[in-house]
Amino acid sequence: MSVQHPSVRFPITAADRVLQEIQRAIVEGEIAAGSKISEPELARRFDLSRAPLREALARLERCHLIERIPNAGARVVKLSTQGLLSLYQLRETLEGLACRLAAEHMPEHEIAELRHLLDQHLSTQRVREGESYYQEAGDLDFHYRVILGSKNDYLINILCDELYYLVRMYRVQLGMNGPRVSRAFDEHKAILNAIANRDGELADLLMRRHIAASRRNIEKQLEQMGT
Amino acid sequence: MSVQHPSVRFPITAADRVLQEIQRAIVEGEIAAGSKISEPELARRFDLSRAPLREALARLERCHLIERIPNAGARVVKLSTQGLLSLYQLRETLEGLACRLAAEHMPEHEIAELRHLLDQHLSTQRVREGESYYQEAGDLDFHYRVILGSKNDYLINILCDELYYLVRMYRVQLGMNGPRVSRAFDEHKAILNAIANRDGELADLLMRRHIAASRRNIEKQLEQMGT
DNA sequence: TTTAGAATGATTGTCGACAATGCATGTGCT
DNA sequence: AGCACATGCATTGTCGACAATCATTCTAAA
Repeated sequence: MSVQHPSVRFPITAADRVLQEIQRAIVEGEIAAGSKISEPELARRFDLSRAPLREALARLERCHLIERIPNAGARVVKLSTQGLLSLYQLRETLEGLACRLAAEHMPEHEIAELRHLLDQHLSTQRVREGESYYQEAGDLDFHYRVILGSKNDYLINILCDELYYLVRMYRVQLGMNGPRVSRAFDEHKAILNAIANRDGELADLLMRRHIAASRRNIEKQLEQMGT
Repeated sequence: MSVQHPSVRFPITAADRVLQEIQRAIVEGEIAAGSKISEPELARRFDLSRAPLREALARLERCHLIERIPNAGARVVKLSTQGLLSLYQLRETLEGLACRLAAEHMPEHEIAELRHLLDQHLSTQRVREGESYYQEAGDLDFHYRVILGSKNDYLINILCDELYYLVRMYRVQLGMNGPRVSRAFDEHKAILNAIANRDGELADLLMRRHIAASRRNIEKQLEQMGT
């Protein structure tokens, strides 16, 4: 069901392992947004030295989950309307590009697999109506494959390594669900058709709209919470 | 003449200092492209421990100047036509976006400063005809300010921190000069005018063309060298 | 002779301790 | 009372050494 992440090679090193754990903890809010990060504390908590921990922190900074100030420490990033706007502005443009490139470079068999994936989603959608987790995983899975289909390593790196977890953090902590769940499938289908028809321009447009709609949805949630 | 980089805070820590030195060395080809990186060797060369050096290597990986394989080591990135194409595809889209946002968000005084900068370039251009270094610095300076004018932190981070040095590496090692030098100024001027007129769509288009032209120029050089 | 495997060497990953820096509390002066 | 400064503490940055892993070379068997 889920696709393996390019950079999420199996946790070879201890730093890799603790990185994944902290990533999950931050994304799911287990470590509160805006809270201070203490290296000695985390080192004790995960039972390892500060050396691999600092390596993990460096990568957390890379994917914008924490912010470090030299000689002062690190803080978990704070969610904000401004940040969400900036992030989704980027996603619109970048994933639009990814779609256009995917329409050019995605091999036929990958398109077939992606179509198969959407069919699976459609069949499970009826059953799991309202359960946002599966929807989210499926949605991200779709976006993932399109991005990988672009065959542009830098683009893949930015979207799948550097922005991915932050996007997930917004979606998890603000709760991406509601009536959009069912619409997303149709939009995915339309995007896929455009890619299959090798119509990069249309795929680009549809993806940008798709993400813009998603942004407005989360923005609404954010305003209701009154941040 | 040159604008200070957001992330290039003054080398507070030793890791910061050595990072800048290695960055320069790689960009200018002093450390050959494709060569293997030896941690002990670099540690001796820059006279510090491996701890800050590894911190620097982590950041070098972040800006795509080296590639690391767990438990195996790191290699300086190799320049390739494919890599250049992917990189400039991204730049076209991203800097286009930066222009559109700059047209919306750039305050008047920054636009005035940018216009002043271009006048300076025009006056020094006659004198330094053919000297590619100043041209390059000036060009990058212009792009820099536009990007900063977008006021989108993620976009700024990607373009100024993660892709900047790689772009410079291609330009330095392949030699960005020739008849395009004079044209670039006119294109900059046109972009600036679009931004000043708050015409984001036009600024976007002009910047994408500008970068596409630059890409073709370097591509030509690369083919002649026969890589 | 070729190939599989083991030993060797070097490199990376990790650890614990020390040094340097920043933050907070407390003190003295205006 | 309020502010500037000094002191103490906690945290971060750096170091040297050890452990684990990988690449290479040498050996031995087919």
